[in-house]
Amino acid sequence: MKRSSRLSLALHALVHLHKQPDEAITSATLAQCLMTNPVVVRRVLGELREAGIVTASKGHEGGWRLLCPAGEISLRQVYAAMGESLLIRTESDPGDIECGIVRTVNSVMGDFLADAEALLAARLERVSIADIARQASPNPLHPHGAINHG
Amino acid sequence: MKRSSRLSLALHALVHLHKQPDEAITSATLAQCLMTNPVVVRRVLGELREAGIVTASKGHEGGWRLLCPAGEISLRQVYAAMGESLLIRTESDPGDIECGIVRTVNSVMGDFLADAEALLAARLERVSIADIARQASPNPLHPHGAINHG
DNA sequence: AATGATGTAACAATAAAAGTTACATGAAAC
DNA sequence: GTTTCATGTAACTTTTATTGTTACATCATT
Repeated sequence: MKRSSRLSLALHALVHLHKQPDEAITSATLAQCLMTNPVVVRRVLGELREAGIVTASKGHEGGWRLLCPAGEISLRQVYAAMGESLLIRTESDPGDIECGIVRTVNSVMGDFLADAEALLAARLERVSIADIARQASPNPLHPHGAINHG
Repeated sequence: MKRSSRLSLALHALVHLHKQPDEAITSATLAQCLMTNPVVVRRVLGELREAGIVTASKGHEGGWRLLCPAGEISLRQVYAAMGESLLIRTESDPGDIECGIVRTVNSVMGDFLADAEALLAARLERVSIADIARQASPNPLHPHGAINHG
C-alpha cells in the first residue's frame, strides 16, 4: 500500500461486506481481498465501527458485518468516520504566525478549505456503497460482472 | 516547516513581491521572510517562473519580480503552477487493479476528485494576490490598492 | 576579472503513513 | 471449563513524501 488510501480501503471493505451479507467476514479474509494486513483492516474498520456503520463480533464465526443496508451508507458518512480530510492542509509553521502575511494566507486558505470541505461532503452524500457495488458488477447474471472477487 | 505548504509559500512570496515592486527580491531575503531556505524558495518560485507569473534575474541587483499586476494573478494560476493538488489521492496499489471492486472504487473516487478539482479551481479563480495583500494590511491611503500597470 | 544572483543536482533530516509483531480480551464450540 | 478463534490495541519497523541543506555550475552586472 502506498498512499493515503484509508478511505479507499474502507469503501472496498464495505462493498465486500455488502456482497456477502449472510456471514461475517474476518479481518484476515478482508486483508487478502484488500491486499493489506489484518491489523490495518481492523484499524480502518474500527473507525467505521465507532461511527456505527459496521459491527464486529469475536470468536467462532466472528468477523465484520454491515449495520445497515448499503444503500443507506453514504460516502460522506464513511469519509466523516475516517476522520481525515480529502483536502491537504496548507498552513505554515506556528512560528511564522508573527508575520501578518502568513497569518492572512493561512486565514484565506483556511476559509477556502472549510468552504471546499462542505462542498465535498455535500457531493459525497449523494453516493452510497450500494452505488459503488452496482457499478462494480452492474449485472450479476453476466459472468465477468458477477465474479466474486477476492 | 512542516506540511505540504508549497502553495502557502508561493502565495506568501508573491505578496511580498507585490508589496515591494520597485526592486527585485533575492531568494535569500525571501527565505528569511518565509522562514525557510533559499533553495526552497527557488524551487517554488521556479515553478511560478515557468508559469509566467514571476521573473528571475541574476547578478547584481538581481532577484525575483512579478511579471504582472497582483490583481491579475489569481490563486488558481498559482495553484495550477505548483502542479500539485489540494485533493489527496485515494487510489490503491496498481497491484490491486485485478480486483473489480478496487477498480470501481478508484474510478468512482477518481471521477469525484476530478469534479471536485474543477470546483476548487473555479473558486480559486475568484481570489487574487492583491486580495490577500489587501486583507493582510489594508492601506488607508489607497483602499482599493494601487494598480501597477505597465 | 570580481561579485552576486539564480539553477540544479545530490544528499540528509524529518514527518506521515502503512506494515508488522505480539499479546490481552472476549465469545462461541466442544 | 477448556479450547479455539476472532477482535482490540500497543509498540515497533519499514516505507514514502516532503523539506532542509550543501555544493557548485551558470550567467549578468559592475
